[in-house]
Amino acid sequence: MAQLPVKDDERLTTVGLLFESASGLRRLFQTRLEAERSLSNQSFEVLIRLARSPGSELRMSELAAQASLTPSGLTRSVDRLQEQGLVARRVCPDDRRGAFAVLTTDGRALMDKAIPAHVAHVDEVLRGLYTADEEEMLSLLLRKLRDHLFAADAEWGLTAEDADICPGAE
Amino acid sequence: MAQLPVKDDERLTTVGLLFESASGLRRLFQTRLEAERSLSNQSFEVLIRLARSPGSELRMSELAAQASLTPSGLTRSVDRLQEQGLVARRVCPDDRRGAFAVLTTDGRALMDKAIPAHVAHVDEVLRGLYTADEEEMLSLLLRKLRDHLFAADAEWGLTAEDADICPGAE
DNA sequence: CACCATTATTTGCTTTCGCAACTACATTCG
DNA sequence: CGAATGTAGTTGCGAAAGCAAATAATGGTG
Repeated sequence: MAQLPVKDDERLTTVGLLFESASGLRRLFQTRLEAERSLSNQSFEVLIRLARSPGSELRMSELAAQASLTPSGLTRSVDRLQEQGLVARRVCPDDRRGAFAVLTTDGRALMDKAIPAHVAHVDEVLRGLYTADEEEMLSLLLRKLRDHLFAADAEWGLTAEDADICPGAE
Repeated sequence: MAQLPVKDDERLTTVGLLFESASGLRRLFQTRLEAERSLSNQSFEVLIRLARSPGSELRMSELAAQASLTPSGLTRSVDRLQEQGLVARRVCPDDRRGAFAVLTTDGRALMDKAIPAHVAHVDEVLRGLYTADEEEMLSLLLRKLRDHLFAADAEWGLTAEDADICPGAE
């Protein structure tokens, strides 16, 4: 199989596997997070990006890109987290159009507990599945894909957010 | 959260990459499908599973699993496709509780055009990104993950109680 | 400095989706 | 057989998310 082009349906299948894997994981996390922290996976996704950013804060648009939400979706998500007292908004001093989302003290405290628990859950879910090499390979291949997709976003004239995602995550 | 092993951090990042890749692809497909066929990516996902099944039909529950929807979500999705005349329901003769979703003639005709176009789109999006080996590897790794997740679903999918993991089990 | 195009975020509206309750059929077992 | 339990799918309902339009602040131009 070394140099043959990949067949059409193999490609479609791979894409399908990607979607299925993502939603499978999402659902698994969702259940656990809901039960233990009363958080949706999406909320957690937002919170974890904040928790892993310097100063526990990010611009709304940056956060939207990282959390795979549209600006509008993120606005609502942050609204909800604000109501729960986990996140606050801070007006950007340099540009008064802009806003930062910031973890509150409560939010930070929650995440200090939730992140290790989540890591343990991921570990539990993936344990014994991959060799270290495989896991590294998967990470590499996915990063390649993601970077390409976000670059393509700009290229194809879709909503061009700067594709420098996950600054604190890697 | 400060002193997590690096390995775990990488894991979280990989999971993040998976989510981002999936939504990136989803958004890309969505835009194209919406523009060219007035189809959502989710509808297309349902249709393509049917189109690729023997007889262009699948049981509702099987289709739900493949399309990453809950039974209820699939019911609605098939409702919509039925209103559009692309899919029909067929009662299962062996088990009158059950139903098949079947592509109609229109649905088949649509997919006969849409699938090659979609394949071309996927090709366009992925062109030059992976070697054949890499693509095969990605497919392999994702299949492993998906199969594991679906097995896990059956195994301890719904119970949050049995958090007892034996470390070093594998 | 007033004007226009641009960028960052929010809001109105609509669609989609999941959960839980419900219906209908099937299967098991006394 | 007939009640009890299980399974397939649907429905009511509320939450979440996207699109498009609105709002607000910037930046550039003449």
